Amino acid sequence: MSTPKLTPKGAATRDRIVQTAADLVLARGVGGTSLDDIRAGTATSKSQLFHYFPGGKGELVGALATLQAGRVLEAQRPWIDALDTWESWEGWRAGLLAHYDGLPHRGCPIGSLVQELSGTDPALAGVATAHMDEWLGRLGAGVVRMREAGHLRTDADPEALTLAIFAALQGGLMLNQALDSGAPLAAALDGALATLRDAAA
Amino acid sequence: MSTPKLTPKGAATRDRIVQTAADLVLARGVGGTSLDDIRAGTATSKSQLFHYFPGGKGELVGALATLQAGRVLEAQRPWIDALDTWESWEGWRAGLLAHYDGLPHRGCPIGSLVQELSGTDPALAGVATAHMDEWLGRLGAGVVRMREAGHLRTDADPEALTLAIFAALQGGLMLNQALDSGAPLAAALDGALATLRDAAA
DNA sequence: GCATGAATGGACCCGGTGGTCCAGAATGGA
DNA sequence: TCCATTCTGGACCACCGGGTCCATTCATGC
Repeated sequence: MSTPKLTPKGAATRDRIVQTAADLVLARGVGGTSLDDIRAGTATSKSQLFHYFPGGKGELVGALATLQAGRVLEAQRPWIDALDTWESWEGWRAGLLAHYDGLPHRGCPIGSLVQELSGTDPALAGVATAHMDEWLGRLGAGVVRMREAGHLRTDADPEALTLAIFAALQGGLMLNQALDSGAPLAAALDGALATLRDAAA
Repeated sequence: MSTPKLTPKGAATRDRIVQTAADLVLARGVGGTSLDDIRAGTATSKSQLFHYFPGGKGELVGALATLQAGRVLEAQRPWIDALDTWESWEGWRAGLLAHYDGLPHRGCPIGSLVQELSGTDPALAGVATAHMDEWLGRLGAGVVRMREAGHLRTDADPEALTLAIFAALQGGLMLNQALDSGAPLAAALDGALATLRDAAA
């Protein structure tokens, strides 16, 4: 819609730009990644960047956020869509650990985006936050399902549990990055599941 | 040592710079805060900034990180030095909630610093990380004390528990900021304590 | 009071950054 | 084939950021 027409070649170039930009931003942050870095990393020219993203850096970051959100959600499939048994929560945990363990950069792509942008670019932050809300919503739905299935006490507070689980996840990823280790996320997710079990029926 | 002499007036100016810079950076991040912003916010001139911080922005950020680390640790006293009973953990939780509830900006001053700097300025990130390690160490010591006091099972893993608790704390603060609410931190800390209780003797 | 050194003001410089522009090459449909 | 459209290259610009410099003012101890 924004870009009028897009030949296969053009689409490929655009994808290449978004993917490379996503990696660069994940590693160095939005502020730490210049358009020139992206241009160099994708073997493109300045004009192409603005050809495919007329809105400039902001639009590119938005696109990259969506890409990352899709990736991170995909990494949690199929468990993220279930989360209605203790086994699926365990699977979710394992999938997440496996996913991030294989990645060169620890840290959450969208969590760090939200954090960085919330202070400097509220509009863009909104885009990233929307993805986070989506994610949070899926977890919340899972917790509700757990309660409805009778696995949790009826007086358990699904919202609070969801926030606690997601906070542990995000904090674990942040510490993973800060301490350059995979242990924090593992410990954090164990803790999150312990919290959930604490509300078991 | 770095600054040769410092009259009371000079010291006051320096303090003013650090404190204002700390607030600005907390709100907008290091990259989002220019020296000119700080200059304007402190009614000083560019030359003063470099007079008191010859190392430039980096040195100033380092100083501000230390200030924030001190503040955040202070907010957890006296509980942070105990953490050897369930009551002191509850007190710690309450103190933390009260502290952040009264602050204009949600989010962790040093957590966000570590996150932002780790991608762009490893040297500075090290300074911030050191403060985080200090903090983590205090919590870890508390967990060990809990186990030694017989409140935790002997087979409980103090390191993992500490990481889980700290991750929940950091994640809770991050979500506090992202969702502009105090609920995430509260839920996250409840979860963290549930995790700890899960390892109770 | 007066000399010494700290404290301050502000002009200036330079590099990097996001963004613009236009010309030319590639592409694809009629 | 031919023409419209898209894709690409890269020079160029204006601005802003960190950092430098020097000249003044202020404070203080003798």
